[in-house]
Amino acid sequence: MIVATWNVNSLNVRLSHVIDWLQRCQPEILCIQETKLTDDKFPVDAFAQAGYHCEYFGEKAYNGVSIISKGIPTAIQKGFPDDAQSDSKRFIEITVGPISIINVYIPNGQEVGSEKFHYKLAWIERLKNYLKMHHQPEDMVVICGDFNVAVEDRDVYDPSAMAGQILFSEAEKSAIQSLYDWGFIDTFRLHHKESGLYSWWDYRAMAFRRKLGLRIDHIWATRPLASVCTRSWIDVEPRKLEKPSDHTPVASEFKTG
DNA sequence: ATGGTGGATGGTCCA
Repeated sequence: MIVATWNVNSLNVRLSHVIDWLQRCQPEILCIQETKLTDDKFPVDAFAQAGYHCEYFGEKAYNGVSIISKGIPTAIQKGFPDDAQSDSKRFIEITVGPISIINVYIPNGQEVGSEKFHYKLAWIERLKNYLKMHHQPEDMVVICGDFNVAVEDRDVYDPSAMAGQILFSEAEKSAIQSLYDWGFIDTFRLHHKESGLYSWWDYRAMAFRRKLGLRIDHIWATRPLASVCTRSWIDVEPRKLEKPSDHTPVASEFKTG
């Protein structure tokens, strides 16, 4: 079972990239962030023709998450149970067989100390509380998405320049570590120890060409799943296409009976 | 130097 995550920065613009990538990689699950589509506009037919089922939770212009799957989910959760109508669309979870797949688009935070920054920290805390309420670390849970946090020095191109900056501040790393300590394992780092492996590059200042990236898109699994994770990789090819997303797909494979 | 580019939108907001 291959599970993948990709922030597409508008599914409208990136649909052909996504369909091409699905046909090439054939994952069981693709978690998408920043669809930027209301639910009535979701391109269900294009995915059906490629052999995939869709669950989606979107809004106009911003945010929006979706899980594309080969199997039909037996349970679906859109947003946190205590979400207000006004909350942005950043959380979706499906159950397929014995496995729960959680897809998150963690808020960016904009600037350290800003109102959006505090919203980000509070959102991560709500996510941790959701996990405590609805799951056990002994269960088969995979959480993936755009976490908007780079965790370690080896996940950023210049740790000293990034110190204290948005996506790499101590408060963000501490919040995300607390989520990790609930019971997750970073499946990518099971298989790759080196620095210089990134999932996102700023559109500006030719960051991709200059290899100035961050690893902020993650696939974490609880131990029962992490123990059967046979490989994990970042597919940098879609970032080289015309009109790419600023993120590229990350994938992990699990050998589950 | 608060840049630089890209998406949604229709003057800015967000990343």
